[in-house]
Amino acid sequence: MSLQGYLDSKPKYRMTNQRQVILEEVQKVNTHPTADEVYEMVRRRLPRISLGTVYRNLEILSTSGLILKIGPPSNQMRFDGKTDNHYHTRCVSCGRVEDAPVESFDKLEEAMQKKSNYSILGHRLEFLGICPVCRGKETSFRKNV
Amino acid sequence: MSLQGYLDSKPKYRMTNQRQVILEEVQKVNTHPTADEVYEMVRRRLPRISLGTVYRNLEILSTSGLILKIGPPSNQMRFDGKTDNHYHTRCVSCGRVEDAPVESFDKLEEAMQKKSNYSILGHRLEFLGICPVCRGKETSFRKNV
DNA sequence: CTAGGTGCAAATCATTTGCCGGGGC
DNA sequence: GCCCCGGCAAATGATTTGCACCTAG
Repeated sequence: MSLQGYLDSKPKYRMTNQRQVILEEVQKVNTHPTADEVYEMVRRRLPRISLGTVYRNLEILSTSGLILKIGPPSNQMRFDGKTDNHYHTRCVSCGRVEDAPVESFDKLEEAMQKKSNYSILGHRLEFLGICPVCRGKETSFRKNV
Repeated sequence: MSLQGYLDSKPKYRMTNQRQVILEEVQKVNTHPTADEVYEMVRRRLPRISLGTVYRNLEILSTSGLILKIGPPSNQMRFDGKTDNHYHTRCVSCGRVEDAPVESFDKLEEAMQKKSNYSILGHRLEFLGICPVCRGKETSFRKNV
């Protein structure tokens, strides 16, 4: 099962005009805009649109799989007492974060350094999934995601 | 240069009592607590501590490299019109997010599925670095991180 | 004495939600 | 008619900040 397949339980949205414009604007740029930036872009075409609408539609578009949400699956910061390089699993149901049982490969950074014009300082890898606890009870689904 | 090495420009912090307690509590658990949860844990030992202090010290501890901040390097959501599996670079200076010039390997998920008791649905990989634009002007450093 | 620290409350910032009139099917 | 929609403003939730006092060096 895919993440998207798992995520959209109630897909019943109409493609309205503002939705369409928001989608187009997000697809038009490659700057990975914030909600606010999308709002600004869309406003040039639909001056009366509200920020709330933009948020609502970005949410709908991303759970519909038409666009991607980058960054925090949950918007609450978490802290880790272990500072060595390691990866995490994050449960899309309850938001739980655990250490992933794999070694980190620093090869990634070397490889990336060659291909990119960034000065690479680090990388972070996170697996999304359903934790054992949540697998049983589908109820709490999407509580913290 | 390491990420930490790059990040801490002004390291002049004393290890105070509340700082120490916060550090110990975060290191004690492996639950990757939120700031609020840390607050609750610390409060059992220092009933008069304030949430503001916890936030301040978590920030200091993490920029000092004593603990790790997991999740959003910036706490603003970003959106991407491309929905195929791909990775990102994020500039620790200006917060800019771009597509990383590497293929995604789904091997990762298979491997992880075997080692973990999660139902793996996806993964996200992000490289942290300094973008070409920011490399020159050190001024704007840490604006959006 | 001075700089960093702290508690507290107020402020800020991103995001979400309730209400309500409007349009599609 | 029913339901989704969008504008608007108010609410929420996480995090930050200003202020006043305090304490270590």
